[in-house]
Amino acid sequence: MHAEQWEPPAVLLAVDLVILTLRDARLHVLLVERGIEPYRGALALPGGFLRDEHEGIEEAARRELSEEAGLVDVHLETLGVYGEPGRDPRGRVVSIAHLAIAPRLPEPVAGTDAAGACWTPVEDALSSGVELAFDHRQIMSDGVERARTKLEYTALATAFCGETFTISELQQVYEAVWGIRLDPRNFYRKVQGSRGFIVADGPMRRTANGRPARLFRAGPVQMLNPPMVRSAHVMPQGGSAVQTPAEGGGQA
Amino acid sequence: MHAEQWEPPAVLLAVDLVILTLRDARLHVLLVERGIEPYRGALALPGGFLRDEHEGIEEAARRELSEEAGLVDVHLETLGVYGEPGRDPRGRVVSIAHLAIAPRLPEPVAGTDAAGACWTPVEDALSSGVELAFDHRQIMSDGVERARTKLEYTALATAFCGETFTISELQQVYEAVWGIRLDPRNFYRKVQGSRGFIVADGPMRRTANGRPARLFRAGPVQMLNPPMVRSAHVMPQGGSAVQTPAEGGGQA
DNA sequence: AGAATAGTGTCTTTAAGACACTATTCT
DNA sequence: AGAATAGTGTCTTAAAGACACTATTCT
Repeated sequence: MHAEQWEPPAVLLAVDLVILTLRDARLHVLLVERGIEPYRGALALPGGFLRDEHEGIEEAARRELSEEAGLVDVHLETLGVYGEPGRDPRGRVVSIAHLAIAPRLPEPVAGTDAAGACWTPVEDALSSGVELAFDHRQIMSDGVERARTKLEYTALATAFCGETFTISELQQVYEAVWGIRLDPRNFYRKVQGSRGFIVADGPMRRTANGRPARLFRAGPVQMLNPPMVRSAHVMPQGGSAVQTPAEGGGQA
Repeated sequence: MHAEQWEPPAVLLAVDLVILTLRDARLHVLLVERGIEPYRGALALPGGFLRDEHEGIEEAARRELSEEAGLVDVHLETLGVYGEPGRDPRGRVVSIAHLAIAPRLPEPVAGTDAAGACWTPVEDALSSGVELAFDHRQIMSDGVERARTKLEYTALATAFCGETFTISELQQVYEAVWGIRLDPRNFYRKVQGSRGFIVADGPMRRTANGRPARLFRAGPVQMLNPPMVRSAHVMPQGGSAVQTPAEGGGQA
């Protein structure tokens, strides 16, 4: 389609990661402090350039996931392409953004490559007070929005949980990511009725006091039909994303 | 995050286009015959390399859309990234695939750049009989799936129609893309009840005989809530994706 | 006993699915 | 008149939303 003489331009390819997890019933994202220019000292999403010509894109994303966050075997999907000319002062850099979902893990990031990596509440990270490198605020915002949407019609919520989990833990995922309160009774009915979403795994107690909860694990089904609904079915008084950890159960 | 000496590898960036439209009540995709190696003579999606370092990615996609299909002002969105090493024998080429939706247009492609461009029924294009260049079968398949899914929860269907359209034309979009038959009465109720999806625009006659239909245009709403449902609400006898062109309107 | 969390049941409302029926044009 | 397409109405069923209530553990 083009004449012989002309040579197509080359670009640098990077991967960036929006890594989400739940901590203290709030949605957190992993941020690193940049050690080099440009944006030295600013916060940024973990990421980097392709190592060499032969490295696959998802391969590079998994490498960064492991190097910068010590995470393996977590949910990972392509989020989008960010390649506006001028987004990186070093030249034409096109970033393939990825969304990763990690289960709760007690230790922050312990002993990994990027020294300054830290879990930050998404709410804080998106507030205007924080300076983020490049177009990483936009990428992060798109990643969070993707997670919110996919929670509705896929089984993605289980990626936030460990191997096994209780129904109220699963509910906390929805509440934290969507930033709303749900009715635990309707949530039980809904989630139990969605066959293949979660499967029983034996009883166990948790959280000090109260009746022990049954344990479940992720079922075979990836697409939820009918989906979980984000509109409506909010709690009467509810609304604010933030809540004290203590009031999870909802006594009248 | 990396030492001084090391230089990140460069890649070639391409855009490819899955352009969908409706013709004779069937979903079609635009394919071009490749005039150069590799895959000379095979069918491929329209697309090409970035023109220069300063061209934006969407800008390049719109340029190809105009050059290769003569289309302007149509719906365009990023579909995904296809960058496996080895997908292109010429070297490391990363393609940003896009999905475009064009309204019905009588003329095939008339007087544009790519001589061999032709609208092909998606069903035929995806059948194993056709040889497609690179990973374009996968890209096309992903594009069609994206369109099917977005028809459910967004107002994308109106992008297949002209400025104004009748409700049964809109129904034909859903039927062609989903490959199922819908009950026109329930479709009316559903689509009319979804406020902001479509707005009235004055009456007019069409299709030779029968009662004239009211005209509508796309409304302000982009996200449908509640969504159109693809499961269920199929016609009793319906089912098969294929239908003779003659029965598109419903000749009993 | 009382606090705390887990889990079930039931009623109301909304919207989907399956029809029958009327309305307006054409030949 | 009859064929053809447009549009409305009504009944049934499924699932969401709003509760009351029981169950099992802890201190």
